[in-house]
Amino acid sequence: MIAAHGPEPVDAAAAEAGPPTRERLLEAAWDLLGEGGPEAVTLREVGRRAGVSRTAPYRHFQDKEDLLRAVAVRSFDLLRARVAAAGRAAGDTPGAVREVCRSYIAFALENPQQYRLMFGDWVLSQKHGDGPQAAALRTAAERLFDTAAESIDQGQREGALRPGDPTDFTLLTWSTLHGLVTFTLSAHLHADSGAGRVRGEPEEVLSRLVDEVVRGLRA
Amino acid sequence: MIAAHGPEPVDAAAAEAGPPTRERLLEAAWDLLGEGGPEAVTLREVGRRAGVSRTAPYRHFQDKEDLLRAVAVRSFDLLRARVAAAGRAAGDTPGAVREVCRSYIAFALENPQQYRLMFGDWVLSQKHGDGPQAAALRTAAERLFDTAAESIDQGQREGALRPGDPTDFTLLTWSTLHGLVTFTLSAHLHADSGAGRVRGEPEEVLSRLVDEVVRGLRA
DNA sequence: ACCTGAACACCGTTCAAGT
DNA sequence: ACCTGAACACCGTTCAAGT
Repeated sequence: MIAAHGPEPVDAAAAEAGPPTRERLLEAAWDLLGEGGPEAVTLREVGRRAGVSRTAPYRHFQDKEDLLRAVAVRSFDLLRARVAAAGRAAGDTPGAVREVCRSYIAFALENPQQYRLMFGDWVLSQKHGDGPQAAALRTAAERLFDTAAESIDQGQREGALRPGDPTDFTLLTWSTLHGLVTFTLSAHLHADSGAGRVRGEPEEVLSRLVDEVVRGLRA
Repeated sequence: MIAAHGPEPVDAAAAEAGPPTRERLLEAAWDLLGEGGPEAVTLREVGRRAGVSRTAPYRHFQDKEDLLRAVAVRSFDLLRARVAAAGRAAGDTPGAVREVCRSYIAFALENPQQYRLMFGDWVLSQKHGDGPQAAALRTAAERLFDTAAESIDQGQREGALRPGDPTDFTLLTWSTLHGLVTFTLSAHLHADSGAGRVRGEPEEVLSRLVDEVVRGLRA
């Protein structure tokens, strides 16, 4: 694989050496998070997997929080790409918003640990003075919101969705999806009492409730 | 203060000694969580505040996770009491559901750390074999759901809310509230772009969107 | 039954030193 | 500019021992 973009030198030696250390650290952190949750992400193990010492990460990230924020930035970007692709694929279909919602839920269920990380205290938490990734994280989250709002906006222009403040609609819809995902991930939906009494398998429940959400937005 | 209920002996000496160790540990953990988030809850500091050693908590809770689960159980119970009180106060008013929703949001904004704890990985996470508090936690969460569902159910019986599966309505409404609270707590609503472009102050936004949610449930 | 102090394993972080 | 190994402070947990 040849790195055509990025700040690293593009000579043959660098290309053969694979991705730069920073990228390898990021991938190691991503993998560890997915495998064992946040507590599995130790700088020692991140360094080991990246083939460097346990203090090497400090050359590329301010601290552990900053590294995790970088993982969150990547998560927001990937989710946004997925949602945008679903929107493009659905085009101006009447069910475009529905497909966008389903792609959002699919990402969350496929990457539960990353999804949780995205909505932790990270955006605000500035324990040691923010860190370089804090701004990037805010931007990534905003771009996701804007992508979702664009989908709502398009539906309104086409007359498929009822009129109303598109940012309000986006925030409400996003909130509902986030709640549904959260309750699914925390297994509230799997219990056989309380919220678990909701009829159907989790996938079926999510599908039905997404339809209900979309119905509320229809013209 | 005289402890009239509970398993502890009710002799004068016990009453003068104040709450038992287990309760003091629980209160210390609650306070530390509220003051500095989950990472401020160390067993050493919990023990110190409760006036015992740092290993004493292991006499009352299986491990740190189990202690935090007990805090989550208390949080669920308090939130449920608050929501139930709001429902009783509103009675069969047409705006009863609205008041219930507002009380839910108020609790979350007043106890952000506890609220976050309630919806972490705790319900499912059975890293060291569940722990005694896991079952209590599930029960507490289910009772909160049932209380909310009862409010929806009552509204439907009175004809104030439109017909439909009450558990579906409850799950949808709860999901939306949870999402709104999460985005508010993580400061997405305070930014001046992305979701921050939603017009109005956070309190105003929440109030307007709750009205929108309730409107969708009306008959 | 409840508690203690010492000890162990593990982790984030700093720093002087190397190339 | 990037990396290393040793060292430090801190934490969860275990355990033998005390009352």
